[in-house]
Amino acid sequence: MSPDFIHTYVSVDCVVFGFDLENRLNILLVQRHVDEIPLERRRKLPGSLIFSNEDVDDAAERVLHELTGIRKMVLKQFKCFADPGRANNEHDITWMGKEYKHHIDRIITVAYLSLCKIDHKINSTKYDNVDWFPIDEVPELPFDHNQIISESLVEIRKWIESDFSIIFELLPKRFTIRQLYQLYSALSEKYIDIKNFHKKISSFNYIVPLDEIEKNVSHRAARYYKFDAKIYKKNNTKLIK
Amino acid sequence: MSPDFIHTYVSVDCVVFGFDLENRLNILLVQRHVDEIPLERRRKLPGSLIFSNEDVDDAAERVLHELTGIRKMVLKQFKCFADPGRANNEHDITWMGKEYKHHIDRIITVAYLSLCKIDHKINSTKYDNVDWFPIDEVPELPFDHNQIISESLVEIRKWIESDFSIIFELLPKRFTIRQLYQLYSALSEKYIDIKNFHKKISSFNYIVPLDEIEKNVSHRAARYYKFDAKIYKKNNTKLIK
DNA sequence: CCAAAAGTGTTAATAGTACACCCATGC
DNA sequence: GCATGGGTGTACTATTAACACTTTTGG
Repeated sequence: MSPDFIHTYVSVDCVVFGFDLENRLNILLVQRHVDEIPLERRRKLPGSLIFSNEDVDDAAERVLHELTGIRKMVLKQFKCFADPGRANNEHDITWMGKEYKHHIDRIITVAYLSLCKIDHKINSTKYDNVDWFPIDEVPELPFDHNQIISESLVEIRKWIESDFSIIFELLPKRFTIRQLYQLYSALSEKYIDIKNFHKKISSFNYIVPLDEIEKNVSHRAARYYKFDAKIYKKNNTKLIK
Repeated sequence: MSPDFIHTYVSVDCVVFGFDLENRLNILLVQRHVDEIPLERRRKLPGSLIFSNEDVDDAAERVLHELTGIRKMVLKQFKCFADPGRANNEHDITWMGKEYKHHIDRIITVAYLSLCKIDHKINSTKYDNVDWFPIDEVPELPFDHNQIISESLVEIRKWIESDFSIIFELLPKRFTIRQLYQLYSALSEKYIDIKNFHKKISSFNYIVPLDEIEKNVSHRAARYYKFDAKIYKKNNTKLIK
C-alpha cells in the first residue's frame, strides 16, 4: 500500500440550535473533563468517533441521544471537514489521547445540524455539562469547531428556506405569531413587515389558532397558535418564497 | 484503543454533469481495467482515496483534473456516504486490492458534484476510458455509485435553485434562449411558458445578445446570447424565484 | 402556402408592500 | 390617557401566467 493514502479516524460533530426568549440563536456545547486542558478551552461541540459498523447518520443520532436524552431529533448532514491540520493542536491531541486511549493527530469529521426547543429538558447520559450558548457568545473552541459553527449558520438558513416547517422544531408547541416572526427574522435575510407576516401566516391552514391567549402583558394579548404537520404535508406548498 | 472505532480509508467520488444536444443530462463514468471484473461492472464514478496530507476539496479537484485535464472546474461537496456495507461486494474488494495494493473492505466516501460543457475536450491524464452516459442509461455501478448519482440529481436541482448562474457551466459559451429553456426545464420542477421565459431572460442585462443567429434551421433563426458573469455578480439578484 | 419556432404585446390574476385604523391591556 | 403591540382592511405595485399576434425561414 502506498503510505500516502490516509488511513484515519472519522467522527461526527453536531451543531444543535435553540432559540431563546431573548430572540437569540443558541447552540449546545459540552465540556471536556481533562485536567491538562485550560478551562477556557474545555468547551466543544458534542461529537464522537464513529464505530466500525456504524453509518455516519447513525453515529450522529447516537451523539444527539447521548447529548439530550431525546430520540428522533431532526438532523441534517451538512459538510465533511477534513483539513489535514484541523486536529494537530497540542491540547486537542492530549485530549484525544485521554478520551480515546490512543495517539491521534488527524481526524476527519462529518458535521450535522440539529434543532431543539430550548425549553426542552436536557438529559445527557454522557456529558456532565451541557449548556446553551448564544451564537455571538460562543468561546474559542478546539479543532475547527468555531468554523463548523460559522458554516452551520449558513446551512440552517438554507434549510429553513427549503423547508419552512422545520422552523417549528425551534419554537414551543404553542407560540404567538410574534415569536415566529422573530425567529424567522433571525434566520432569514429577507425583511418582511410584521403586519403582513401576521396576515400571511394566519392565512395558512396548518397554522392553527388555539383558544389560549397571552396573559399579563401590557398590551393586547396575542393568540397562541400551533403547527399542524399533517395539514402541512398535505398542502406541501412553498409557503414563504 | 477500543477496537470498535473505525480506522479507515476515505475517498472522494465526483459526479460530473453535462447536457447533451438531445436535451438530456449526462454524467461522466470511467472504466476500471481489471481482468477479474466482468465487463458490465467495470464502469464507475471517477474518484480516489485521499492522501494523508490532503483536504477532501483538494482531492476532488485533483480527481477532476486527472479526469478531464481541466483546471478549476466548479465543484460542490454534497454528501458523505458511509454505509458500513457499501464496499463489501466481492468484485469491489478485488478491484481495490489491485488498484491500491491492499486489502480494503470498508471505505467512506465524500461525494462531489461538478459541471462540464459536454462539448469540452476530455483530456484525462489517468483514465483510458472516460465517457458520457445519459442519466437514464447509466449501467449498474459498483459500490453505492448508483445511489450517489441518484442523490446528486436532487442536489444539482437545489444548486441551480440557489445559484442560477451555475447553469451556464453546462451550456456552450453562446447559446439560444431555447437551449437555456430546455436545460432549465430538465433541472427544475417548475413549469414556465417558453414565451414568458424568453421575455424574462432577455430582460436580464447579464444575458447579452450577440450579433450571431442560428443557420440552416427550418424556422425563424434564433439569436445567440452569452452569459456575463461580471454583470451577474454586480446585480447579485435572485433572478428566477 | 405551410409548419415551426422566434420574438413582441396585451391583459388578467396573483402576490407582495406600505400603511391606516381600531382593539385590548397594564401602568 | 398613553404606550405597546394585536389584528384587520385597503390601496398600490410588481410579478406571473395565459395567450394572441407578427416575423422569419426551409421545404
